[in-house]
Amino acid sequence: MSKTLERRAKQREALIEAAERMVRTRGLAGLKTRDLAQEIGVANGAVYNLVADVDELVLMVGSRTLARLDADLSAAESAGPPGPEAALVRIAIAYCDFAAHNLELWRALFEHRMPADKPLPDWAIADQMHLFRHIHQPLAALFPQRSFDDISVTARSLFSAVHGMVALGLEQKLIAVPVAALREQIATMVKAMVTGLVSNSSEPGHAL
Amino acid sequence: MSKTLERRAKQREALIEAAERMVRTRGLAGLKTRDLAQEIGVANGAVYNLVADVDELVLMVGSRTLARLDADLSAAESAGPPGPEAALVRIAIAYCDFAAHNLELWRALFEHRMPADKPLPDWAIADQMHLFRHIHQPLAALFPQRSFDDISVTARSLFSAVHGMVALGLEQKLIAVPVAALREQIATMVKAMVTGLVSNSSEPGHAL
DNA sequence: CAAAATATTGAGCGATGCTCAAAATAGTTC
DNA sequence: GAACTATTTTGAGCATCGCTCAATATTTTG
Repeated sequence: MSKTLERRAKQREALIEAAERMVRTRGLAGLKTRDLAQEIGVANGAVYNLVADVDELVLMVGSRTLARLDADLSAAESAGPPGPEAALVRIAIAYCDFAAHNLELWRALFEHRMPADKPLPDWAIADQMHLFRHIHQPLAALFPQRSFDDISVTARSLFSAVHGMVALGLEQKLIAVPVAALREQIATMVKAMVTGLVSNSSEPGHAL
Repeated sequence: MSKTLERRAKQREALIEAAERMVRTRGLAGLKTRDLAQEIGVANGAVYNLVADVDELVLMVGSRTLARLDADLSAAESAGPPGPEAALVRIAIAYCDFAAHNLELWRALFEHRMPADKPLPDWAIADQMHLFRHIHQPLAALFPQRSFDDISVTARSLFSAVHGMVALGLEQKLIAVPVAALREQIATMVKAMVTGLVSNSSEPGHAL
């Protein structure tokens, strides 16, 4: 009983790593089960002994990508002068850099769509949610009077806005902004959003 | 010679409309050439007499979608109190509403990817660029001293940020924000960005 | 109304994700 | 360790996809 399980665990790991390499080099659309099987030295059908289907495999690759992204964001959080605004700018730029350096893996996170009848498993959702804490923390420092849920909403908005800039900025080579320019624009916009949010929340009509 | 061309023109139109309906109801992934052929009463292979390939067809559907979006944004631009900030907020919310009401067609604009060796045709790029004028105009009113290209960069950033909020906001039903809440968040963030951009550009270190 | 030119057809090709009876391997019992 | 059972791996095969192209049907021409 141990021999089989051991081999399967190794094959499973090899499969995920092969899938990660394949997405990295050929994009999500270049991920083919037959190539994966050959790469890890196994029959075509054996892929489905290791994984339920390609969706699950993509989700596993995505989970690894999110973990590496999380590490980068954590590093950015504390690497630099203190203060919530500077931290938010660093985090946003770290997100941009991660996307640029892991383009296809990062794209796969958003290109992949589950079939309508098969919802995202809970652990995949949790993986995503976990990232928001990086933004939540500095925002809480900026707006100590706001509720947790209120800050969560703003965190989501801020992340989405930066994500949009990165996504469209790296989209097509023809219109694409050079990464250096994109970083500057992101810094400008994050600062603007923070400034604007602070000044709006201290205007008349808002509680102190 | 006229009989053939006439029929082909009608078939072409029918094909594009059938494709649009199919994307709207089943999403981009649900667009199948065999179903299209049956829908317009034509042989499977005949689709390729009317259109080079599916990519071209998707681009044509996209062009129509962009045209309708353009109309909505134009309407939003002038429908309301004057002033560049209010106009920008209206435009952003109109973008959100369009995406919500044309979800699959709007998604198709961004989900679709050309094969690496076949770049976007020029007319498709022009279609996209044309939309930025809606944002460019109010921004130019807000920053009369800035250059055209400078404003173009900010317009792109602003659009990307709002796009990100809409894209992630409408993403998954589980985490999805109700559209009404999304509209409010977008309004808040656009106001914040405008406020922040204005106050940043009038800070020391910037030319007057 | 033939003959030539052109347009339409649909069987078929190569890929793809996934399945499942059969073959190979591991585990168990004496 | 041989015989038998249980499990695992295999790869041919299925359904589906975008797309092609010889064969057929249609239109235009002389």
